[in-house]
Amino acid sequence: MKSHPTIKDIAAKLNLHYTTVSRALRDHPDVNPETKRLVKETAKKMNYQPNYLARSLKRQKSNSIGVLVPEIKHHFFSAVISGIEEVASRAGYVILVAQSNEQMEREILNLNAFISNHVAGVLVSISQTTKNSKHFEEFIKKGGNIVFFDRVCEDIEASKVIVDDYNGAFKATEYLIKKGYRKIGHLAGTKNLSISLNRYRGYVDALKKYGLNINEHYVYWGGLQEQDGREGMKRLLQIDDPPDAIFAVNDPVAIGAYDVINENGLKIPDDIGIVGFSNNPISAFVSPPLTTIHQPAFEMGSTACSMLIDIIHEPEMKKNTETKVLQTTLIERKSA
Amino acid sequence: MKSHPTIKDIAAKLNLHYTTVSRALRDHPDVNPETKRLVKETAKKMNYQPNYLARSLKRQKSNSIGVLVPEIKHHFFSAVISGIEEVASRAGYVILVAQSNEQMEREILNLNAFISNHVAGVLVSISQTTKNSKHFEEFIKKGGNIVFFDRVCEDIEASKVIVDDYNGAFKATEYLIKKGYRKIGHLAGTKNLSISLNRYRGYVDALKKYGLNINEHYVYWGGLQEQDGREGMKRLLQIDDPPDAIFAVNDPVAIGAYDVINENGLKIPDDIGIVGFSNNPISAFVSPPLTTIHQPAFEMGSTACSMLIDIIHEPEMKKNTETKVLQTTLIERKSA
DNA sequence: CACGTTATCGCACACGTGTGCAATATAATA
DNA sequence: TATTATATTGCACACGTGTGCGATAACGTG
Repeated sequence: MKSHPTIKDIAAKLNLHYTTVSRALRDHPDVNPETKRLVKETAKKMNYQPNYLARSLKRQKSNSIGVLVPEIKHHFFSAVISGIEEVASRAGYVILVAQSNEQMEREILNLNAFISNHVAGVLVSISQTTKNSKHFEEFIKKGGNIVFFDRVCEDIEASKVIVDDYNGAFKATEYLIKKGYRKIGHLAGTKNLSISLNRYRGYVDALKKYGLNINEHYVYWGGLQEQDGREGMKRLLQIDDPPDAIFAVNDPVAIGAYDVINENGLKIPDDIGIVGFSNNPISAFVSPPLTTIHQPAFEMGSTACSMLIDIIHEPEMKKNTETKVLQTTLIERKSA
Repeated sequence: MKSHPTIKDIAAKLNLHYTTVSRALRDHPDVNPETKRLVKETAKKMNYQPNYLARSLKRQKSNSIGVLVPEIKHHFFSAVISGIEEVASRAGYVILVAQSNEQMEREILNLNAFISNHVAGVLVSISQTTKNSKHFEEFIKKGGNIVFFDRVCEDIEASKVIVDDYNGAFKATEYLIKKGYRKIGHLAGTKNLSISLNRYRGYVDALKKYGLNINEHYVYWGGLQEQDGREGMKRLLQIDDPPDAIFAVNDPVAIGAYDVINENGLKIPDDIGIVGFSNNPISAFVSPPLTTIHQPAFEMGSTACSMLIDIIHEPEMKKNTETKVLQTTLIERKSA
């Protein structure tokens, strides 16, 4: 007994040509209903599973979607992947997952692996060290389907799903202002990521709206890790007339700042107010609980995936690239 | 210009037969070194990427590994997946990720999807509702390669990677005893999961060793979610002479218990001591920080994956199934 | 009864790659 | 020079599935 029965095995058992079996299984009109019934019955009896490799090769398109993220274990990304898997599996797709570990080099390697596996499309959130987007442009030029999410390539024309970083940052900063803080600093990310820039802009514009002056010394450009928050907070506390509130580019950075603030004997929110971004599960459990901007991770994954599937099914849609912007919500807790 | 150049395109450009190109690219000894050089050069120039679908079809084995977990977004599992991806990609494999959402039915569907995609092997952590293991037995009988991790099938002969749940639970309970607690309760998982049973046994044996009597009313069999911890804690507080300490089957359950303890005006660790399991990142940030048992998630993923790859490369190894047990460590914090 | 129509099925070839063996060319040996 | 060994390449077929078209038989119509 072979491990995987094929349509030929079914055909042999029924004294049919295997093309007839192929057609019967896909309900082709040119097959006798009775034959169909028979074929399907014995297929089930033999526990037949179609070989997607062969099918994809023949049809020139596969049932797999490549997902490329910086790091799988970050809660935000794993939640996004969860949303992607949900939609993909419901539509009969399977997902390939790879991580770049924030290295552009591995991003390229993984993208090539996806290409070799002839994925039907790709969902990407770019790494922090990705300085140029040649590999993605190449991919698109060759007819690849792609949707970026969260960390997107600004200079590429492709469909994207992002959260309204600008607005979220604006709300966060505005919230601090309304709470009475006046000297508001910002722990920013890296300048090559659009999310960092947009959050920075939202921060600046909120200050402007309320007539507060923008002080570039209050802005620390670091990264997205806890360590960056620690480093940045140290710097901001060292300057004369340090800020009395912080808007952090994300929750890990905010939590890094917590440490430094505590070490310096300052109290949150009395001495320093702080607002994060992303609503990491941890943020609800730090003390005091962190006020933050919630971004719908699962929803981002599911919408990105259904956008991609639409593109796969209707390739003309690629001409009208679309950028979906998901709204954030402010989660008010006790840190400001 | 076609989107994906094939070996035939290369062959045409060089006036060679495509089989020669095929051999040249894989350094077959029967090809003139000069021809090889030429072929490789133009392959690179044309940006050739081998078609893994065709290659897998022909070679009758693919370069993909299926990963099946209950829920991707749980920190433990995403950390495991991260470890798997690391090892897999280094070995030239790509991973397919699917989640069962704790439903046996979806576990079967996903397994079949993996089979149809002809994965080289499968890494599985079973769902809470998986009552029988027919689908896995079938898979193995047909020659499928499989390694279970964390939540394993006890009654199946296959390679497995687990943490020493028994010993971890023993250490946790012993720790509570040494801290002076005497009435130690247990918020357990579900009885069909081996991890729940082994942790329960460790708990019981620690009590025995120190001559404490086992009180079945102190054990609540619920589940692995925060909600189960809440429910269980409520029950345990309602009985006469309630426990003065809790060993929780995992951290989410422990955190659920935190809520109920706080609501009842009790203080951790003075009124009730508590120890969790898994060292979820949140556990360091709850107040008071949760003492817990660390299980090496990333390492579990990487060892499971390399075991699977060994089996794929050396199919005879399947006869000697192996169970690797990873050790846990107690992370002492402030909850007991 | 001759013809066209329709239902049903088989054949040849294709997708991109890999393998065994035959074919050819070249070099080495007697 | 004739013969054999060796190096290099091409051909046929295969992996499992899908598609266009032709073949056959059954049917209906005038």
